[in-house]
Amino acid sequence: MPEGHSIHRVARVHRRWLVGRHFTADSPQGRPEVARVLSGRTLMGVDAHGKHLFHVFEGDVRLHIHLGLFGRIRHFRSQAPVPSAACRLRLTSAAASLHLSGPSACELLTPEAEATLRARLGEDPLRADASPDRAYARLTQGRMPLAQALLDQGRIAGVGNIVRAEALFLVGLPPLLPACELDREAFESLWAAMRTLLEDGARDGLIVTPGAPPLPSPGRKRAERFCVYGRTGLPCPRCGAKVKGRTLAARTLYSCAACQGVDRLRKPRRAR
DNA sequence: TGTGCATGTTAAA
DNA sequence: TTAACCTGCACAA
Repeated sequence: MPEGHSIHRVARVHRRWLVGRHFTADSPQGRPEVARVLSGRTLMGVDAHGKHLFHVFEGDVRLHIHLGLFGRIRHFRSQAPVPSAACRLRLTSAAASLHLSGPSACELLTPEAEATLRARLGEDPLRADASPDRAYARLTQGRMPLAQALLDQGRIAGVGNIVRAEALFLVGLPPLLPACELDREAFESLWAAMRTLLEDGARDGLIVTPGAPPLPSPGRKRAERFCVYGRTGLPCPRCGAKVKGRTLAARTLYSCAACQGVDRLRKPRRAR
């Protein structure tokens, strides 16, 4: 679920189906105090910023959710199933309900705490108020590899491992380029690629990269929706060279060395 | 049935 | 830089 497109999709669905409803809340696993406060309140609005979700209930009670790596959030318009044992928060109304499990954050925030949190987040390509100027300024600070800077949520918010790999591939940028060496023109292409991937993903519910290899079989596995992500050792759909997967700052980075230029900052120590 | 891995973040060393 | 945490899935056996 958890790159920015999924979060914005959830926000849109909740705006349409859950806002304006009066909920009772419970927490089969773990957050009785959150449920107690939310119970009996009407949902007034939902906002998404990067990978963070903010639900505003009457009385300016604000719920912050971050799905982390494993979180799931589901909604039901008719009868909901029995919540799983791991269900952290359940919101129930007459006509719709929500089940949340496995989130890394499910907490109530004061408006001040929410503002502090949001101030730490960078520009979100899916938000109408996103400023490419600010995004460029933040992204290109320092000599950190571009691929690593893209995952820094304080620079650009909502981009995850899939979008960074696919966007860098689509634009043909070397992932290890020092961030400060990214010129404005290349940034514009990269920003547009990320925004398109995220917007299409939010609309369709999943990311499918344009140019991804056609499905060999009807079952669509993840690696078949992408050009390089999760495709270590498979042929690059553009040039046929083998896609490379390696670890950068504890995350797997996928790229095609032939299509994405020379990796200029390769560390001398581990040659693989 | 069991194992490893994953779209993420944080705290500790 | 590393481990830890949370859950579900693909794949091996």
